[in-house]
Amino acid sequence: MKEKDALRQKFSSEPDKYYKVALFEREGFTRRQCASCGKFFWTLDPNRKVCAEQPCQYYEFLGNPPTPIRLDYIETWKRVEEFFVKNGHTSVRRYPVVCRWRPDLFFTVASIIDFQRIEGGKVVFEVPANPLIVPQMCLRFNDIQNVGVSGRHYTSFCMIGQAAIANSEGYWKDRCIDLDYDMLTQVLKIPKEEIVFLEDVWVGYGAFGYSLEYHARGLELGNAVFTAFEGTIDDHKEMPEKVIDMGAGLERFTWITQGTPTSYDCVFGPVIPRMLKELGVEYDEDFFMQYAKIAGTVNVDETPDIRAAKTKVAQSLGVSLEELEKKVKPLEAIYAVADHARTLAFAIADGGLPSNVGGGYNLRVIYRRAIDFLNEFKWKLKLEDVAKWHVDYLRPIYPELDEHKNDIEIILGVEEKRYQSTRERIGKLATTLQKSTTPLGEEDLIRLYDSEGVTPEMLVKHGLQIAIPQDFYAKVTARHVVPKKMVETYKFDVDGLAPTRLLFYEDQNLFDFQAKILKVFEGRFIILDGTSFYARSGGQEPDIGKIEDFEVVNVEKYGHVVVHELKNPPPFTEGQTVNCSVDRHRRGILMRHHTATHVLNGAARKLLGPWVWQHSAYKDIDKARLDVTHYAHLTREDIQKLEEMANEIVIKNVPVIKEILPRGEAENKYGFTIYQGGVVPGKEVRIQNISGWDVEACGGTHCTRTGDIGFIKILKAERVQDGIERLEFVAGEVALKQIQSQAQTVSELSQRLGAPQDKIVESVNNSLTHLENLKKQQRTLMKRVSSALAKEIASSATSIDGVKIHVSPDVDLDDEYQIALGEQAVNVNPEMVYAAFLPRNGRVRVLIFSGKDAQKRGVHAGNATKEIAKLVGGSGGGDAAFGQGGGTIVDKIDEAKKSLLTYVKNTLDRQK
RNA sequence: GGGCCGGUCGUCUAGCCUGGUAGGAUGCUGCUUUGGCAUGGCAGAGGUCGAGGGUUCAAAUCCCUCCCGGUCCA
Repeated sequence: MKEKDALRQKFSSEPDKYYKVALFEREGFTRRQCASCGKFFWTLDPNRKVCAEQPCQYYEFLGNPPTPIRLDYIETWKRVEEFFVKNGHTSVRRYPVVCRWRPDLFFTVASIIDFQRIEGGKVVFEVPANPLIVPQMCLRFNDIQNVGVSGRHYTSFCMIGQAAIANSEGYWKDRCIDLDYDMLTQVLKIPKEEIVFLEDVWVGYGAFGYSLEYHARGLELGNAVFTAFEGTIDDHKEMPEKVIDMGAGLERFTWITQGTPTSYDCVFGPVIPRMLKELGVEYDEDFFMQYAKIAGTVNVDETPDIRAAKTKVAQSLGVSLEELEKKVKPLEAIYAVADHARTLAFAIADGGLPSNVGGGYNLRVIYRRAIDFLNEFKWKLKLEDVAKWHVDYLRPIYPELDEHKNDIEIILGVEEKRYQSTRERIGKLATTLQKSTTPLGEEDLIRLYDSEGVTPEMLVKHGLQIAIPQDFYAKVTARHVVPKKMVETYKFDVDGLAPTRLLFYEDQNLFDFQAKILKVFEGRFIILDGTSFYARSGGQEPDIGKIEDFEVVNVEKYGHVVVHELKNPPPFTEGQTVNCSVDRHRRGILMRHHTATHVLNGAARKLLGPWVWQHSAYKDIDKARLDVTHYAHLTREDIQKLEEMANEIVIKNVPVIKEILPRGEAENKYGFTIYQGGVVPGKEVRIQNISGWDVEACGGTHCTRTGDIGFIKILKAERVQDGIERLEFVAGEVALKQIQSQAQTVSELSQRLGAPQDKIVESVNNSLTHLENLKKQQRTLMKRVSSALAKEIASSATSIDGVKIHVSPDVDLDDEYQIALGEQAVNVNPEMVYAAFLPRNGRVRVLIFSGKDAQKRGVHAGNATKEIAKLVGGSGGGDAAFGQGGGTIVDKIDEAKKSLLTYVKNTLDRQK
C-alpha cells in the first residue's frame, strides 16, 4: 500500500505527462486536489471541492439517478457493446470464471486476467483481438460478509473489459478516455458535469502504470489503467507495447441509471421479484430508499461496532433496532442468496466444483451461507431454482449457461447432501458435548471450529453454555498464516537468446538431426538453434538421447528457449555444429501415453459429465496419470466403462488431427474446453483433435491415429483430494508388460492354491471360510473342556504349603484360550497359581494367574511375571490376579518353570 | 497448496494422554415378566480396533508410511 501511495505521488507530480489526456484539454476539465482526502481529480464542475469517492462523497444517485434513461442489466451491456463495436472493437466471449491459466489464481478476478499469461515470473499480455471488449464475469470472495448487506458487494460481477495494445491496431490513453467519456455521456447519458476522473495507479504482476477512475454522483463506474511499465517500481522499463486495461462494473452502470436502493434491486432482473413473491416477503421501497441513503455509509467490514452503527440508523429512521432488523434481514438474505446462486451457476458451468480445497472451498462457503439463510427464515426455496432463473435472465449475454442447467442441478444436489450430513454430524457432536461436564475453553472452541467446522454460534444454538471469545475468527485465521512461497524463476538468464526452433513440430519422425550450439551454461547445459528433443512440459516427461557422444539426461523449457542438460560436460564451443539423436523408443512410449491421456479425458467427460476437467496430468515411460475434477469417487464400473470407451476409440483408429489456429479462432470453434491443461502460451495454438472425441490445445507429441496407442489399461483410480480423481494407466507395450505381470501373479496364486485360474477366488473364499469355522469350533470346544480341565488341573498340581502350582503343558494352544483356561482354573481353585510358558516365533510368552487365596497368601501375579520373565531375557507386568510378560530366550523355559516354584516358596516363607 | 480432527461389534460410542484379558448403549437371537401390548429381567451371538511397517516381553494405545472420511485457512 505504501508502495502504491509513493507511486501515486510520483505520477501525480507530473500530471501533464501522465494524466492529462486530450479530452481534458479539449473539453476544459480542470485538475483539483480533494479538500478531504488530498487525491487529485479532473472535473468540469467549477464548484466541486472534493473527489467523487466515499467517504468524500456519498451515493447521491439513490432515488435520484443522473441519467434520463433507465436501463436493465441486459440492455446496459447491449448498448455498451454496440457502442464499442461501432468504434472498431471486437466483442469477444467471456473467459471462464475458473482461472486455469494462472497458477496464482483460482478465479478470474478482473477482465484483464483473460489476457495475461505468466511466463518466467513475468506477465505477458495476449489479446485475441485489438482493440476488444468483453463482458467478463469475475468472482471475488474477499468480502463475503458484505454481500447482500452493503447493496453493492457481489461474489460475482460482470467487469466490462475494454482492452487495447498501443500499436498500429489499437490505441493509447487519449483515445481510450475519449471513448469512455462518449460512452458515459452518449450511451448512459450522464451529464458531463457529473463525471469526475480520479488520478490513481495500478501495480500488478511484474508490470504497473497510472490510471484514471471515473465516477458520477459518488459511484465509481470504471477505471482505465494505462499499463506502461514492466519490472518493479525501482527497476523498470517502458513496455514496447503498452496495454490499456479499462474495467467497469456492469452492475454499476445499470445501478446509476436506475438509482434503486441497492444495486441488487436492478441487476438481477426478474429474480428478486420472483423470490419475494414465492417467499411472501414484503418489500417497502420507500422505506428501503431511506434506509439505503443512511446505511449506504456503513461498511460491515470496516465498522468496528455494527450494532451501534445500526442503532443510529434505526434512530434516524424513527424505528427501533428490532423493527429495523425485522424488515432488513430477510431482504439481505434474499439478496445474498440471489448473488450466491448466480456465482455458483457461473462457477459450475465453467467446471468449478465445491470442495474443501482450493477455490472449491470458496464455492462451498457461499453455498452453505446461502443454505443457512434459507434455513434461518425457514424458506422452502431451492437454490437450484434461483440459479435457473438467473440462467434464463442472462441468456442474451451468456447463452452458454443454458447448456449447464442440468450440471448445476446435479452438483448443487451433491453439495446439499454433503452439507446435510455435516450438519447431522455436528448435531451429534453437540449432544455429546452437552453430556460432558468439563467446560469448553477457548482452545477447545478453536479446535472444534478448525477441525470439525463447529462454530461457537452453533454450540450456543444447541444450548451449550459457552462464552464466545473475542476475535475468535481472527485467532483461527492466525493459526493458518504461512510464509509466502517464492515465485519460480529461471536458473539461467536466457533473455536475448533466439527462440529455439522446434523441429519435432515440423517433422515428428525426425530423431537424428544437426544443430548449432548457441550457448553453454555451467559447462553442460546446452542451447541449440533448433532441436527435436521434446522438453518437459504439459506433464510430458522430456526426451533423452545424445548430443554427439554425450548423454542428454534432461530437457527443460525456458520460455521459448530449450535447455538440454548433459550428464557430463562436453568440450563443445558456441557456434559449433553437433549431431544429435533422440531416443525414439522412449519418445514412442511418451507419445502413446500422451494421446491416451486425451482419449481418457474425453471418455471421462462423456461418461461422468461436463464438469470433468483435466486437473493435471503426467506422462512417464512406466506409467501415466490423469487427474480429473469430479465430485464423487469412481466406482469399479466407472473405471471399466472408461477403459472400454477409451479402447473403443483406439480400435476405431480415428485420426488425431493437428491444426494450428489463431487463439481467438480456436476458442470460437472449439470453446474453452480446449484448455484442459491450462491455457497454452502463444498467439497461435496447436490443436490436437481426436475427431468427434476430444479437442485440446496441446504442445505435446502425439500419435497420428488412435490405433497407434495400441491398448489402454487403467491401473487404478484414487482420490487425491476432495473433488479430484486420479487415474493411473498405461498404454501400448507398457500395458502389455503390465498385463503379463498380472497374469504371472495369478498363475503363481493358482499353483499355490492348487486351483485352476478361474476358480482362485472361489478357492480363497473357501479357505477363509474354513479357517473361520475352525476358529469357532476351537473356541466352542475349548469352552466345553475348560471347566473339566480346570478341576482336573488341581489334582495334578504341585502343592507348596497349601498353594497349588500348575504349569500348562499344552504350549501349542492359542494364547486366548490359555488366558480363558487360566482364569477359570483359579476361579475354581482359589488356592491355585496357574502359569503358562509359551514359545512363540523364537520368543517366550509368560502368563501367570494367581487365585484369590493364593493372592491372600502374598502371591502377586504381576510381580511374579515380572520377576520370572527376566530369566527368559524380557520383562512383564500386571495386577495381583493376572500377569503377562515374555522374553527372547526360549531355552530357559525349564529354568523359568523351576524358578516359579522357588518364587512361590520364597514368598510364602516371607509371609510366615 | 497448507494446517487440524476422526476411523473400535450391524449402528452409536468408551478405552488411546499414562502399553498389560477391548467395555457400554442400541439393534439382533433365545428365554422370561404380562391376560395381551408397551415395558422390565436374564442369557447369547456379533470385533482383521482403517491398512502396512517399526519400537517393546507385550500395541486399539507410542513412532513412521499409506488409505478412507471430515474440517478450517490462503
